[in-house]
Amino acid sequence: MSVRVRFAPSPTGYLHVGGARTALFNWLYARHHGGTFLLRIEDTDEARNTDAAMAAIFEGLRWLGLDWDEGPEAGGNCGPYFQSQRQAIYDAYLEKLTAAGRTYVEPDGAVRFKFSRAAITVHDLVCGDVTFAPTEEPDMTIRRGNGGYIFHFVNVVDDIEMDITHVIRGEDHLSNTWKHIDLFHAFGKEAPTYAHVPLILNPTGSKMSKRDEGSAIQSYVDKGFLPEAVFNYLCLLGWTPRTEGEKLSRETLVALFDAAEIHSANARFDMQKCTWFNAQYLRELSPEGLLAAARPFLQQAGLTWIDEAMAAAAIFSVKEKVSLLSEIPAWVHYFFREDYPFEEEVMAKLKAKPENSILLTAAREAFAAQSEWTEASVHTAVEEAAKVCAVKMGALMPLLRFALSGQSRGPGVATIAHLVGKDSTVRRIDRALALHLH
RNA sequence: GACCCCUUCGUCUAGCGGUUAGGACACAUCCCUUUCAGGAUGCGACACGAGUUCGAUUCUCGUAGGGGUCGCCA
Repeated sequence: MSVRVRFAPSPTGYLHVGGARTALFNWLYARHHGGTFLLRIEDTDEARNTDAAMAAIFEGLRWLGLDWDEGPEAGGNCGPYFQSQRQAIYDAYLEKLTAAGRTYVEPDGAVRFKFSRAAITVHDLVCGDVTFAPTEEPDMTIRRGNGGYIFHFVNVVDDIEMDITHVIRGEDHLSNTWKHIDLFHAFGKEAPTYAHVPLILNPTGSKMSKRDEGSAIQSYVDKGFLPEAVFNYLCLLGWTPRTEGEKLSRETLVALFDAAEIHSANARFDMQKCTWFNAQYLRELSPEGLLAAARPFLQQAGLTWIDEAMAAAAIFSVKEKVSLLSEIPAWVHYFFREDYPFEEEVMAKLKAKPENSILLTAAREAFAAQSEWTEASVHTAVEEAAKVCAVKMGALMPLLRFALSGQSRGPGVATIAHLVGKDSTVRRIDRALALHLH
C-alpha cells in the first residue's frame, strides 16, 4: 500500500512554526516514499474558525513549498477536504458505532463513545511502543449537543475515509492516541502507523506561543527570510540527516528523510541559526534573483529606480553583508538617492580632522579628471589622490565611502562610485564638503 | 493529582559498551582588511544515584528536572 499522509490544521489561528514543521515532515515523508500528501481542514468548531486563518495556512504552506496532492484547491477522490462539509459521512459512521453498541446519548443530546477500557499500545515510529493501561477517564464525547462532531471522532473517521497510512503529528497528541486507536478498533479498522514529533520550544524552554519570536510563519516572510532557508532550518530541528554540512537542498532532504530518525526530545528554537541559514541562501542568489526577492522591502522603504540592472548590481554588492532581506534597504538606500543622511558619530569624528576636506577635494579632482568610468579607473583615481596628498589608501577609502554613502560600512568605494556614475560621485563629494566636512 | 514523552557543550546535534566525546550556530582571541565579509585558533557537555559488565555517554532501575495530556478546543 502506498504511503498516504496528511496535515490537518484547524483554521483558528495563524500558521505556527510547530504546525509548519509537522506539515514539513509529512511532506518529506510522502515525497521520500513517492506517496501522497493531503491537506485536510479541521474546521468543526465554527465559532473559532476564521477565513484569515485559513488563508494563512494556504499561503504559509505554499511559501514553504509544501504542495499538497489532495485537499482544498487541489481536489482528490476523498473530498470534501473541509470537515465542515462532511457531516453526512460522520452521521453514517456514528450509526455504525451505535449499531455496534458503542455509543450512548446524554440527556442534552450529546453523544459519548464507550471506551473499551482495555490496555492499548501505540506503535510509534518516534517513541516506540507506548502502552496505556485501561483508562478510568469518563467516556469521551464525540458529538456535541448541537449536533457538531468532536475532533477525536472526525479525525479518526477521516483518516479511515482518506486511507491515511501514517499519522505524523505533534507529540502533544500522543497522550490521546489510545482514544483514537480505540475508535479505529470500534470501526473494525487497524490504526495507522504513528509518528509523534517533538514540540518546538521557545528559547526559554516552554512551548512556543503566539508571542514568541518566530512563532508565526508570516513573520518569516515579513522579516525577509527565504523559504528554502526556513525549510532547511526546520528540517534540522528534531531530525538530522547526518551529513557533513547542514545546508542541504530540498532534493537532498527528501532523499535522506526517515521518520524513524526523528528525535523524541523537544527542541528549542534558535533564531540566530535560522538567520545564519538565510544568509547562506541569500548568497546563492543571482543579482536578478536577489533584486526580485528584495523588491518588496525596497518598495516599502520608498526606494525607486529606473535602471533595473543598476539596481540589481547595487543590491548584489551588499549580499554578503546581510542576513535578512529586510536589512537590505538600510545598506543600499544611498544608491537610489543623493540626499542620504550621514551617520552622526562618524561625522563627528571626521569633522575633528580638518585635513579630511583636503583629502576629499583631492579625490574629487582626481575623479573629475577621469575620462572613462570603470571600477578600475575609479580605483586608479583614488590612488592618484592618495599619492598627491601623501597618505595611505587606508586613510582615504573610509572617508570616501562615508562621503559617497553617508555610512561607514558598505561595499567597496570603487563599486559604489562606479555604480552611481561619475557625475553623481562628484556631486556627492561636493555635498559632503558643503554640508559637513568643511 | 494521574498518565505519557524527554534529558550530551548556551542552542541544534553526532555517538548506538572501549572515542583525546565529533560537527554546526553563538561567543572569545588572532590573522587579513577600506568597513562588511573571510580565514585560523579557542571556549564549552554526557542531570544525579544505584545496578549489569573487565569496561558505561551508550543497557536496566530509581531520583530530580523539563515538556505534554487528561474539554460538548483542535
